[in-house]
Amino acid sequence: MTPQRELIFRSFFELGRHVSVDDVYDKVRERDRSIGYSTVWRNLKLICQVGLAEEVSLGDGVTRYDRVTKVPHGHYYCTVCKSVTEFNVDNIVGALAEHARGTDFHPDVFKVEIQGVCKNCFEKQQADKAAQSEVSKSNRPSKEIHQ
Amino acid sequence: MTPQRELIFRSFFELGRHVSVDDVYDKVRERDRSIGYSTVWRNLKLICQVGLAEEVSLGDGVTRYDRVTKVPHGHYYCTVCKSVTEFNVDNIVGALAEHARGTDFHPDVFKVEIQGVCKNCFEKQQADKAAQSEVSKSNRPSKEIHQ
DNA sequence: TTTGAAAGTGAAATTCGTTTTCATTTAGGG
DNA sequence: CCCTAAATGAAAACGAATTTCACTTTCAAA
Repeated sequence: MTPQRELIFRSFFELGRHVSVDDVYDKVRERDRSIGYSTVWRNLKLICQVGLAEEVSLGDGVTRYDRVTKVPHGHYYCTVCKSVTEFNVDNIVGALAEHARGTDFHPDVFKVEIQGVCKNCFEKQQADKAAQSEVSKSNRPSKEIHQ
Repeated sequence: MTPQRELIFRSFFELGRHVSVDDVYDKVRERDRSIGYSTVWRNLKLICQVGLAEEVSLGDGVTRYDRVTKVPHGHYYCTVCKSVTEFNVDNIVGALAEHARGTDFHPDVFKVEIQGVCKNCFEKQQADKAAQSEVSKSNRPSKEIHQ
């Protein structure tokens, strides 16, 4: 157990959930500017190997690391601000496992994800939309010219 | 509508489901060696934009393109051979939508994925395991030496 | 037809996150 | 202490996705 490793582990668990390598790297660097990116990366992998975290891919190209909890959970993923929140999927996973039981596929991991827009971003969008419609009102006359 | 585009569209729809850019690129190239990778990529994006396909990320770093069907479906993903098969998720999506309704999250896309091992690979694994245990039997004596 | 603007194309380059390499340092058991 | 295996950090390599740019093609209007 090196001091770097301890700091990385500590930082990871102090941070919230679904953090990227960069997130942890930044956090770690606040306290020790000498720690390299690859060390952070390797230690996150290590945390996964020992079963304390798991990688989460939400399709935006960045791997996130999420503490393992007893409760299986799905992810709400906001496509605007990329934030991730969780929800309980006990019953759904049960249904999925049941489903798989009737096939010749041997399931291991169940993933449930809901993409959409979080409250914050939704409200921002509404505000923008209102502002936009104001703009288009004032532009309307000139619009006649184009097709 | 250029001839390249037509060939790419045609090839995509002739191929099965969950194909990567490379898959389509290879297929296209069988018929026209002059078509570039970026053209294939752009046209797959286009097919998605017009709503005929959607991107699927299964967490292995490759984006797949899947024809949009009326029936929502989940994916069985074999972590050994990377094959993808589908299953019906009508009821599950219903449950998820219901779930989301009670929150302030505005859902858009529901994704359900089951990772595991497909029938073929599972059988291969069993066979390998059997063979391996034979090997370890004959090696057993030497094992005593280590740790 | 001809033509010009907009859209499309292909090769190559770039981006970006992930992963590996390698020389050096460090932990920790003997 | 000393030695070896493990860990570290900088940099390079990697792979897939994406963009750039010079050139070509489409298509609608003349």
